[in-house]
Amino acid sequence: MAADKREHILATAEKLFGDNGFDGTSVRDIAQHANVNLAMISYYFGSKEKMLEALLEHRANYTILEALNKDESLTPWEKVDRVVDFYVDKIMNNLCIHNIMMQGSNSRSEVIKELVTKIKLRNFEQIKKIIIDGQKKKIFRKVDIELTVGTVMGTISQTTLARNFYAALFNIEKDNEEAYRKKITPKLKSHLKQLLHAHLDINSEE
Amino acid sequence: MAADKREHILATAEKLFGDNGFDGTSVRDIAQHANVNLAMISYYFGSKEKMLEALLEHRANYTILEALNKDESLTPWEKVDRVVDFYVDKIMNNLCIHNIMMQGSNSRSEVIKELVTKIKLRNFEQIKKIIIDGQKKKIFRKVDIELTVGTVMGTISQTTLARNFYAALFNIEKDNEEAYRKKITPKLKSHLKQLLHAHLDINSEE
Amino acid sequence: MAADKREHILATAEKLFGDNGFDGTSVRDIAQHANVNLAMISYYFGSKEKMLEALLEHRANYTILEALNKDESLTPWEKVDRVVDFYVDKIMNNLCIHNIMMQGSNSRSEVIKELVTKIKLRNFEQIKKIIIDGQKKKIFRKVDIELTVGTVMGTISQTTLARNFYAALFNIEKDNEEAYRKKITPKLKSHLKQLLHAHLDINSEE
Amino acid sequence: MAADKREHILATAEKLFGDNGFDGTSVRDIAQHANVNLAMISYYFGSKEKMLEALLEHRANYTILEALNKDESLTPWEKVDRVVDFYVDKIMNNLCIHNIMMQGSNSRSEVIKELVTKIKLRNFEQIKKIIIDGQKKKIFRKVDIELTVGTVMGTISQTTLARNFYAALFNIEKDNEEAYRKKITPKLKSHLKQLLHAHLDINSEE
DNA sequence: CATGAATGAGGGTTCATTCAT
DNA sequence: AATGAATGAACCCTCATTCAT
Repeated sequence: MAADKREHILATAEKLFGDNGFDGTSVRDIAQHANVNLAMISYYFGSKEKMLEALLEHRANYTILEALNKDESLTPWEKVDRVVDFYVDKIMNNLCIHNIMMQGSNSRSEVIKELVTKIKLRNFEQIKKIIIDGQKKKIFRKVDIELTVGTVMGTISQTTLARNFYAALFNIEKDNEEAYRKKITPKLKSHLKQLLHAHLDINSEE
Repeated sequence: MAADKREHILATAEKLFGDNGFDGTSVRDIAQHANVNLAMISYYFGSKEKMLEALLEHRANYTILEALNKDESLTPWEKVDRVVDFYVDKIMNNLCIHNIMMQGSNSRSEVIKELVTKIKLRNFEQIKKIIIDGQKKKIFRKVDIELTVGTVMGTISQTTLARNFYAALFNIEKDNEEAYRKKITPKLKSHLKQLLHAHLDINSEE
Repeated sequence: MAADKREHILATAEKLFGDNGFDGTSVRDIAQHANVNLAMISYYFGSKEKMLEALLEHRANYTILEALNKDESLTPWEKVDRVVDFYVDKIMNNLCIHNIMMQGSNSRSEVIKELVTKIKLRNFEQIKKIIIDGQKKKIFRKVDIELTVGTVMGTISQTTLARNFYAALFNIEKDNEEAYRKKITPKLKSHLKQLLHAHLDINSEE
Repeated sequence: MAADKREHILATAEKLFGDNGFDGTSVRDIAQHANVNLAMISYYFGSKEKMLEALLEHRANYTILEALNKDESLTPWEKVDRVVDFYVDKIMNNLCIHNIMMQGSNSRSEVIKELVTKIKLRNFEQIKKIIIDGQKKKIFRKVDIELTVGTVMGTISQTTLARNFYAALFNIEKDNEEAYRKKITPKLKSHLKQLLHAHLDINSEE
């Protein structure tokens, strides 16, 4: 089916863009890896850049965060933990698109830059709500919300952007993605939770 | 002088690589911006990639950290604060090379990847020493050292990689690097210090 | 109806070929402007070149000239004037196909070249007859018939091929086809008639 | 030498553009026929279109006309005859560039269109002067100067644009450029002179 | 009849690099 | 030391056409 093929191309592009960067990936690479005629990329997406846009919009569907926020049965602490779990899982299972978004900020295309910024802003707003809610309930203390979110995202990013570094640090064989994920995911979750608890807990002494 | 010209080319390349990425920058771009004959780049550096290597080695001279560690008059807390100040200043005044290093992890060149990993490891070791020292002195509690360093680096990275995002968040006009730096630097320093204190303080309740 | 659609495609192709040339017009352009599925062009005409052939044959139906020649009630001068009127009107109301025929002589396709030559020859024969008839009747003097016809066709062609030039000369706003036609048509007719009279009149002194 | 090579490329392009049209000629064709590396075209001219511009400007050096006009020892009739000789020789020895200019009016590039128009206007002005001078001296009668020039140019154009047609007419073997030139040139000159004399002579009866 | 999908060939251009001078 | 010229490979994209449905 046509939609399947489109999907397949996008998935292939995601992997390659994630590994080699946008400029480092040629349309020929994508066509070859996807076992698809070169002209199909233009046919389906119009251009290489339009394909990246499609990719970003396609993968940026983080509606779960919004659902999480609406769940009033959860305490702010539970929400924080779930956000950590969600993001870590999301990114660790989706290293590529995350890499792409990081690189995307450096794209020469204004369209891409704005798209990435838009996606980030949307996600940020959801986390911000959680923290503000916790502050209103006198559970979280006053912190720099923007940079706190930056800390969460940045810490996770490090493990994907500097993957080689961490693989070396933890003695994981290079290019074994599965092993890396298994080793890092629990460490990352527990580190972030511990970090955020210490950081946000209103009872923590400064 | 020849050395000056080499330097000038490297500085130009740094800016362009930082802004547009390695693949997004052509040797012609560099030659033109540096007002230098195209063939000079190959002449001086051998190849585009060799130039990136030269750039990384040239800029990665973080000997200050080692000096910091040897200063026994400072308490671990003071050292942590100084590391934060040092890194934030370093990166904020050197956005380009930092961007390049982040991208470098995704380079298709194994040489570059290893070089970047090596630089990161060297820096990491210094910070690790500080934390272990604090733990030995019963001032810092037990934390995941690797990821704690990742948090510091990642948080700072966020502000450079996702610069557009934070510029939008803080209402800073795009492309005004100076304004961005002035606004972010103090916020970043204080956020990281507060974060690390809560995270590392052995008296903090868990 | 199918015939209507074929006609519609041909009309669209005529306009585009006339404006942008054969090579400068893509089948996609035609399909899009004609609001017709891309594959229909091949379906109806077999190929792009076959479509041009169809176009030429379809538009080259200059039977009127033959009728004119058979009308024995007209003097050679009247016939000349009518030929001028006929051709000027024909070409001025049909700039596109005329452009196409001019370009067609430069086509890489032998089929097209021969088709264009054939059409031109057929028209030429009719005019030749008129001139010879006038000469036989001692009304026209001896002239180079081939080049005299070339002068008529060439003069008219100039006003379509070098339209921009003449528009500039006569202060007609570019792209206003209607204004151009209105301005040029009467000037062209009267110029050609005057020219031919002086040229052909046996009483004219050399 | 570099200038020679540039010249050689231009000459090759002129032939191919003249034969197959601008769109009908690929940069690869030119490179191959000129025995030159493909990238040289961009290297020397920047782009295919820029090359056409260079070609037009390079060939449009009709300064002789201006010299002719300044020669006060010639009568208007002599000037007219010389213009005819000049143009016929010029075009017959330079079929390609003339074809190109004709096609250029239909170019999709505004730059090219304007360049062609500019060249034509410059040439037109010179001929116009001759005719007006003859009219002032009561030698030429009142005619439509613009279209008279159009007649001269158009008649000559016909013999190049409709070359196949005239070759068929005069029984000249196709693709024998030399034979065509030899046959047509004198006929064309004498036809045009006769035509213009009859057209312009103030003593000619209307 | 009609169409969306697909294809291989070729389009113009730019790349990093090297060579002769 | 320095450079203009040159190169072959690769870039993204569009072409006219065909095919299965």
